[in-house]
Amino acid sequence: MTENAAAARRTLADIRPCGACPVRGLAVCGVLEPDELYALAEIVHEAHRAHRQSVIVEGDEANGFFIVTSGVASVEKLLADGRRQIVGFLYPSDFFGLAVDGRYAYNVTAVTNLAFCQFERPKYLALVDRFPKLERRLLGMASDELAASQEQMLVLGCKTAKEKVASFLSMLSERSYRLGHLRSPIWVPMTRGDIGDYLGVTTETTSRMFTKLRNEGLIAFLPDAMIDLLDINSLKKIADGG
Amino acid sequence: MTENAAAARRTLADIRPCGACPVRGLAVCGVLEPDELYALAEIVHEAHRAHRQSVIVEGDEANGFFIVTSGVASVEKLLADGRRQIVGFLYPSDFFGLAVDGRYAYNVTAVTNLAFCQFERPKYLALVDRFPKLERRLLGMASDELAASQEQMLVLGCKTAKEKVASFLSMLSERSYRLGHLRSPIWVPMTRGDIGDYLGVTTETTSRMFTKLRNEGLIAFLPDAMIDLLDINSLKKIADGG
DNA sequence: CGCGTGATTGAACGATTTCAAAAGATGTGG
DNA sequence: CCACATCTTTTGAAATCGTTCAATCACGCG
Repeated sequence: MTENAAAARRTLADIRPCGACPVRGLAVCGVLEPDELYALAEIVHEAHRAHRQSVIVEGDEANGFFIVTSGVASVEKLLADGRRQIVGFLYPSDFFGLAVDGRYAYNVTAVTNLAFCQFERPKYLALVDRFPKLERRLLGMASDELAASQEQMLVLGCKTAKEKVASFLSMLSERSYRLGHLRSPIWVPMTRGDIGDYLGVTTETTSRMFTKLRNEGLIAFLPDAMIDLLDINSLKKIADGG
Repeated sequence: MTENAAAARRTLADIRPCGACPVRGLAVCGVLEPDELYALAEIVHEAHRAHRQSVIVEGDEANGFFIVTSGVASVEKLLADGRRQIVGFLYPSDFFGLAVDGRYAYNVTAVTNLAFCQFERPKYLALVDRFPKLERRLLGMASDELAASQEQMLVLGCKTAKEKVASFLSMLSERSYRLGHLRSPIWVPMTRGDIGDYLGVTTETTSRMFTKLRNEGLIAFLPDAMIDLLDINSLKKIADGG
């Protein structure tokens, strides 16, 4: 057992870059054993984008599959006149690249400096054939993603501006916890405009609601885009409409 | 060839109830060959619900997997004070029953008289193990579902009331076409309240927008909840904001 | 026929948007 | 390291779209 563990550790260190990946356990890749991880590491490329740069453009042929390793990105859909809906924010371990009819139906843009892994679609599909548990994990993650989308529809369709912002902060808090950090403070690197486009309100309304929550003593602004959630229970109560 | 075809037809007729299922080709089941369909038919139950009856309740243990065979159902999420968001309407061939942490995160309610197939989860999972292509198809359908959810977020977050109703009608038109019917007229059996809860507006606003579209000569109301789309291109133009 | 449910229409109200301006951050180059 | 330019946030006041409240209408069914 001790010997095996030591062997596994030595092996992992040899598998570059996946063996040392900080989000491996949380991402799709987490289902693979060290001896299977080699196959994945062989077909992966690492890539980076600076603040505001584009990763995926709507309508592009879908020949990649991606996993965020550091930073935050936004997934957005646009109307012809420029109106924008952000349908999700991607954090480390989140995947993107699902396509409909072979094309992407959304843009992905770096919110902060961003690092991610990229798999070429044909090679990735070959790997999925070889390791069926990859496909099962992918279905599980798509299913979770679908549940999150439905929750966000509830936010967009039913909630007031204040409830929307409280929901947003609660959601980021839970996500922070799932990624192994504290529930507070949380890192909120996106602009008021980004948050507004996610919640279906304007920049100004978002700002006003943040101010209101601060004046009520529920949150405090810290340096480096961190926000302290001073009363998470009250925030969740507001988010749930009562 | 003629002999084989005849044999296949005889075989299908023997597989009850799946062999004669009107939506088999469109649903998950469509990936199975006739000789594989036996295994599915063995574990399926048919069930029915009347108008307004409940099929799934949020929080219930998820021990079923379902496919609509006739009628329409709504998938809805509720807030404590009764506010309701309909996150989707289910038509024949649509599946439902995906769960998070073993529990359903939504209610499913019959909008019209409803018929559906039900699979017990353990038996269904065993079948997925036996036929991996079932899992691949399921991932494809979940992926499509996710894309539809994101499209709906764009509707909820960005569009005006009139654009929302035009989007709704265009969507039903395309769905009608995909199910093998005409793009117009379409069957709209849900109430104004249901449609409003789907689009994030009130009953009254929904009604007003229908009236406006009728006065503009874009739609006409027919008997039996049918709506004639008199100018689909204009409707889509309005839906897309221009 | 009379009741109940859903649809429609009108009028007043209000939450959020829009428009505008100022204050605060951030980064660049001299 | 400061001064300038740019971007973001905040705050105020007016306008608006959709809601709310209320009344009437239409349809199906016992």
